[in-house]
Amino acid sequence: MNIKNFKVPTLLVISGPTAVGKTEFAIQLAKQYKTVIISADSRQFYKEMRIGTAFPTPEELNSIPHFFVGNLSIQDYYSVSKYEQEVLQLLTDLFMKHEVVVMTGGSGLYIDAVCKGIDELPDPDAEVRKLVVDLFEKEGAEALRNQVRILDPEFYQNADIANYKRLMRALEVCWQTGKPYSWFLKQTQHVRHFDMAKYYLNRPREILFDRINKRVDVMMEQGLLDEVKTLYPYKCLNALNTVGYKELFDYLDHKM
RNA sequence: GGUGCUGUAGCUCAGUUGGUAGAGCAACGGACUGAAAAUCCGUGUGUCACUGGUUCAAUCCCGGUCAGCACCA
Repeated sequence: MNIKNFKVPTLLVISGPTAVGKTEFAIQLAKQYKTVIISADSRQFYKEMRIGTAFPTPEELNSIPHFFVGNLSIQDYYSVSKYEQEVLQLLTDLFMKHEVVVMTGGSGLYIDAVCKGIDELPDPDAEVRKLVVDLFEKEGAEALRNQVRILDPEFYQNADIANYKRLMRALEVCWQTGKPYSWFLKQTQHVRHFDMAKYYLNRPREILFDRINKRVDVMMEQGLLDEVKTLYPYKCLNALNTVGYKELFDYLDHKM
């Protein structure tokens, strides 16, 4: 790939489906530009989840500096917003040394947060979140709907009211701030002091599926089942609500 | 070789006391601003193994064939 005539500085964003070859391609690019990689993969953040998230290999990690890979523990709280802030902060430093920085990963919401920004919302309060979860677990989605209908009729009108996670989030913000969730959603354009170039990698589905199947075989050979067994006590954590892990938890529970 | 069980969607299986069939998962399409590899919504996929018979009508009942499994020889 030969990319010229970038304004400087530029964030090169590589996205695409699972197993398309983002990591490999990003490393090539980073070498070409003698720069570093920021991962935008919401599961490779967790240092305990290596095999099942197709972590970059030690050789890959040694060949190019990576950020946001294995930087968190599965027990840590994390969010898109934190990611946005931390990446922007990091980029101001990186762009002092590099004209180009590569960002790659499959978590679209996280990429959008960095590129487009997200609206100002308060960070969730653990106690309020617990109240919302309790309400849902004890009284179900109908209770969430009733609350949201009263506290944020505008959101209720347009939202997917069958999606309990979105309802919980809306209610959480309403309770925490005393204002309707929709009041915060301003879709403001955020200014970024760098240029961006986005590339979406893709392959024919057949090939993609074949690559995914082979990758899963390799993961199993590398000891995915052992990794999952080690993480079994933590299977209720959000980080482990992840494809590849869920299924093996079910297998260990004799459900699959 | 004998006996029994099984054969229905890509997979695992329901079901029809005879009126050409449905769940979960997968697939495909879409939504989603601090839990996003999450969560939610939509779409139906089919020689009901094959072949004769009974019947107005067979995926269902009866016979045969084939395949798989189990047990007995």
